[in-house]
Amino acid sequence: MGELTKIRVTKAKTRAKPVDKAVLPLGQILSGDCVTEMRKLPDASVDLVFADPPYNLQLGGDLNRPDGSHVDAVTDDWDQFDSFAIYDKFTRDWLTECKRVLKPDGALWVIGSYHNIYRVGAILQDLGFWILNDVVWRKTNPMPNFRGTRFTNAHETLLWCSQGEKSRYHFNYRAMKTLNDELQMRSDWIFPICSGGERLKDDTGHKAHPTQKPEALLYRVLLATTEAGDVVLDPFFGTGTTGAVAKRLGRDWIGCEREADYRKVASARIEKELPLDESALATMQSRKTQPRVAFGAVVEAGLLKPGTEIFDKKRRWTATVRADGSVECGKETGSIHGVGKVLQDAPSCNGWTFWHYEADGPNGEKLVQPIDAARGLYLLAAED
Amino acid sequence: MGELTKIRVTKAKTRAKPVDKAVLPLGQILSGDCVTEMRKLPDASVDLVFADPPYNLQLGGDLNRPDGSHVDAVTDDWDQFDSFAIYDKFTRDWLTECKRVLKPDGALWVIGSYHNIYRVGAILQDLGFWILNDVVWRKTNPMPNFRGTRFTNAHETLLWCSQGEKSRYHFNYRAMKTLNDELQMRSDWIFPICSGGERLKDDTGHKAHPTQKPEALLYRVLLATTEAGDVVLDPFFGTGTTGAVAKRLGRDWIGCEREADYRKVASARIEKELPLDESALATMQSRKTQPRVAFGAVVEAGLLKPGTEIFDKKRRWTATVRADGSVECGKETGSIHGVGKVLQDAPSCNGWTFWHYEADGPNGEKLVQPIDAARGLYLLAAED
DNA sequence: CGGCCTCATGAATCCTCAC
DNA sequence: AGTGAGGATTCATGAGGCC
Repeated sequence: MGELTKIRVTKAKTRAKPVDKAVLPLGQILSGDCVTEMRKLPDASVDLVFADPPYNLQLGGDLNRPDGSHVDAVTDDWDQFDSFAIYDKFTRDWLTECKRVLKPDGALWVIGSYHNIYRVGAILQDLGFWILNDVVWRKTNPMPNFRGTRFTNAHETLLWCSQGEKSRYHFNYRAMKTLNDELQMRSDWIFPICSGGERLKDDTGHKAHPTQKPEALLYRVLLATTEAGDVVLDPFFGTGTTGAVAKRLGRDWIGCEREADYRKVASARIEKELPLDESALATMQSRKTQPRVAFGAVVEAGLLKPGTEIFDKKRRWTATVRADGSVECGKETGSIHGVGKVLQDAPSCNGWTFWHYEADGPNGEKLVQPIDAARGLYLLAAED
Repeated sequence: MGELTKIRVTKAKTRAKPVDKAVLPLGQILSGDCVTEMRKLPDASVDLVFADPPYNLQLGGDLNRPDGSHVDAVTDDWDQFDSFAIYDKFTRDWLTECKRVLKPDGALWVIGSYHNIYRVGAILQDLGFWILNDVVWRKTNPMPNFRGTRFTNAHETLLWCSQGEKSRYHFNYRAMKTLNDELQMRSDWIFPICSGGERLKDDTGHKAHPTQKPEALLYRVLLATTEAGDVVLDPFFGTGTTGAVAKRLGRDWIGCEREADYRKVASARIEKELPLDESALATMQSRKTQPRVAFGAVVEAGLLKPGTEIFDKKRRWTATVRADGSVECGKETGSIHGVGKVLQDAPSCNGWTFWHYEADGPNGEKLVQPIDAARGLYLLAAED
């Protein structure tokens, strides 16, 4: 190794950290209607919202018509148009509060079925949310259609949205790719429904919540779109799957839940949850989040000496490294990227992977490597 | 789980038969805007609408693959809308006409992506359509996300709707179950995108239409929700996949298409299409009532001897048939379906078509066939 | 003719930082 | 806020050529 001492690298993109996490009710289940409870939270204070809203108006409880009149779910005889209008207002209300409490670069997930997801999707677009993906949860073991009148309803839909078209949402691309055996994670996810030991029971042995979601689903959502230390809000907390997985993954969480029974089950559940330790939490990092290195610094450090010949993989072109980190290939001179781009007549070029050099192998043999390998050595040295 | 409103399930009786098919422009591509053209059709005259409207993609700048090649995007005029409001009005207009021309017991299919399907879904609910299922077309070979910024957009969504909550829509439950090897057909369908020989080209060898749908998709839609002799309307006919499959399956069809180029390609395509003859259709229908065959019975009958090696089409895996009709592949043992499913890590597997064997051809040569062929022989023998 | 390699391409809301 | 440069990023499939 060379005489690499302290090397300064430019800092990787750091995400805006919450300025007021201390004032947030972290790790608490707020008891009440989610709109009321969210109104108590400050603007732009939450990194992620995960919402599993009810689509059954009876579960919705105290709902008012757009004209303000109260709806009695049991006795009122409303038609489907009334019910859509009421559901839409309910949806607009909670989504509006979510938008306010989310940070500018925060994101929203909503899960639903065909009964409600088209209402929700259209309304969140109207509110300015920008859909990044719709994700399909394909159930390995859905409930069959007992009457044989339709297709087995074997999936639910999740919407992943940023605050707007231009917002800089967070996506752990590498972690997802690693999770999917080095193939890009697709928009269809396969999980079994929540059952067996994971399914929470009440004192009488009945399921504690009718629509408990599998932890694997939340695990993937949080791993894909949050970092450790982020604040995750779940306005329809239920039995606290979001909180349990957030705690395990070292994310902070806030829940809203109106039903005391659910709050009780959720609290006990999350209490038992143990956070993973730091090494287990480590995930594959994207190049994008690694510090940026100038090619000149690699030359300066002696890892690629001026005068070294570099060439593309097929040796169509050969260029010479110059002392200032520029390269020369015939009449073309400039950065490793710029010259590679011009030579190939391409819209862009990553010089780090385009250019190669001959390095010494472990047994003294010659080894052709992308110059990115030299950057790797540089970064390794910089860690000390 | 509940529904948005009370469900009333009515028993299907006999379907209203078309009274005025003769006055309809059957087998014609109406040249013009679909709303204008549909207005010329009588009320309640169509059994099924299949609609593939513009998706309102709202693409930004150019996109290149990592190798620098340019992605041919959908930038056609017909997909340009200035706002959600304009797209919504467009959607409301064509859906309104569809609702009028559909028979009371008719049904509507719409296909879309996350860009437009939430608008479409909410609007069709507002118009009184009743969603029966949302179906996910899971693409085996979607275009990747080249920049690593989102999940691979690997699916599109179809909505299947009746005229209203109480309408008596048509569903060929048995045919779907048979097609899915005696398991209820699920709401997620797996098909490759339309490519290869099926993809229509123009005179210059360029794709004739940017968004041609696979015939397999239409085949399943029409088989599931129409009968021979039904009238199928496609308001966004494009290159006529709906018409081609309808003709093949003995359904009548009407298309609307504004672009002369598309109409020309579609006409030529459908002209060449041959309807399945009556015996083929009858064979297909008789399959519905064919008894379920256990793989074990085929083995028992000596059509596939225990010890026979079976393998998938690409010979990635080889398994051995055992006496009880289970199969063994390395550590995995179980049914032809179960083992195939585990090996592929798929949600399900039709072992009859997944596994193959070497059979003796008519001239003594070796012939690779799906084991479904052995099932066919078994059934043939059972008829006697 | 088969095996292997290369190349083209598909409904896509596809970057980020410093100056 | 606009601009320019750095540099990160792809999977399945079919067609065609080469040996």
